[in-house]
Amino acid sequence: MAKLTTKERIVVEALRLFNEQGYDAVTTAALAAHLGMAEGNLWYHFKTKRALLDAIGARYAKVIEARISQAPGEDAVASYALLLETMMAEFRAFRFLYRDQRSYGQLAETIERNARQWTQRTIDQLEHYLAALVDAGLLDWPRERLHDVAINATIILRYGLEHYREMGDPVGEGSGSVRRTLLRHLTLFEHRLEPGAAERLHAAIELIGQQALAA
Amino acid sequence: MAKLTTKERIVVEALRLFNEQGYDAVTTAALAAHLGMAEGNLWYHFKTKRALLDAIGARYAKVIEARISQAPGEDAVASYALLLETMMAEFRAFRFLYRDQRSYGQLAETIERNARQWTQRTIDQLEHYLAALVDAGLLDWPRERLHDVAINATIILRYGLEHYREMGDPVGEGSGSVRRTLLRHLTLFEHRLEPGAAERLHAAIELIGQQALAA
DNA sequence: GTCTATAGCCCGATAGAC
DNA sequence: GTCTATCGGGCTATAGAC
Repeated sequence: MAKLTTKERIVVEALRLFNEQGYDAVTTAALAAHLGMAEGNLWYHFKTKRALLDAIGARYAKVIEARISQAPGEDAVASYALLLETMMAEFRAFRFLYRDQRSYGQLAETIERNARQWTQRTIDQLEHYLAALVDAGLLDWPRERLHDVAINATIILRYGLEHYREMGDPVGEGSGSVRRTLLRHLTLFEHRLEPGAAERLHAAIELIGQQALAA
Repeated sequence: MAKLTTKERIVVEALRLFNEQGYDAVTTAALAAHLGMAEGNLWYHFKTKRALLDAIGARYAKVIEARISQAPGEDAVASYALLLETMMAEFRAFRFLYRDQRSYGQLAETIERNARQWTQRTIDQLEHYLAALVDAGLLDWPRERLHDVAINATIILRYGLEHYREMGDPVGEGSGSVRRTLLRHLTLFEHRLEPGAAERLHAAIELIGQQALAA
């Protein structure tokens, strides 16, 4: 782990706490306590709580843009697995942004401005990756219904974690909600997947699930 | 509309505001102002904000139990359409309970205790209704994959409203997010639905969507 | 049952010493 | 850059008059 500036440490810890406890629930006092610094020092680095939110928003924009610009490579299955891993890591790392939108309201300009196009491009990207599976002869699916699967998969991937948390699978350590969410989205088209490809995707999901547990 | 006691009026208005603005964002002062009464009067009827939450939770439990105990009737299509209508009304009427769980945390005992079994029974119910369509020869779907569709449909029905709100479709007046969510869940199995049944479901969805707009 | 007045708390944020 | 001390304000909740 590289050394972080105090400013970066604040952003990282704030993101962690927001994800864990919710944006409202994390007071600046609690944040300062967790960082082992005085509250006043927080205000030196970020003049408002909103400025902190903006910094997280900027981080998120960078991460999501990097992911969205990716295209499937030669190995359609490996590409798809990598996309899944990247998306889940992203959804987890910035969970509170999706979850607590009501709380921070219109405070996060970057996010509010871009949320729609990000989701749309995520759907298009997923469709693109699924099309690669079809083109490789690994997925037997009519082109005209590929877009629908991509939308449904996006919804399940994004909200699966919430669903499984509610179902009594705490998202923290010891949880298998990432794995369960990935398996869930697979049920959308698994029955028309070439057996070898299905097996590889299952193996990849187990790996991603374990990584998520370790993190 | 029947006459409501003050206590009931408070619950109804609180539910409305919580759904609209979020649990945290609605202060007791704002709630009192909306009701045209003094804040102190609120505390006469509900000693804490949590007691108000419990009252809403009790209402929710009643509504959800009534829905879950329903079984499909003779007309499998009409039964399914009615279930969709009931579920969407319920999800909309108690939106904040799903959405703001972080905010009210473990305050709502009833809900926390029952959330898991409610979701499970909702999935089972949906599967039961889908099975009725299969039994009537209107849906061509293998039994062993019916459970998966039921789970996926439940996730989409529940989180679809959030998804479409984020996509720029405000859930308030003028919105078609209920209609869009219902159509979305239909893409899971529509291609194997008998054409006449598909047509009837589409017609029903348009009707439900319009009701939601009017409400 | 409903009102007014206010207590007590914790929040985000500021000022200024070091 | 980091600290201490403190402010104004909004929150839930209480007390007591009517």
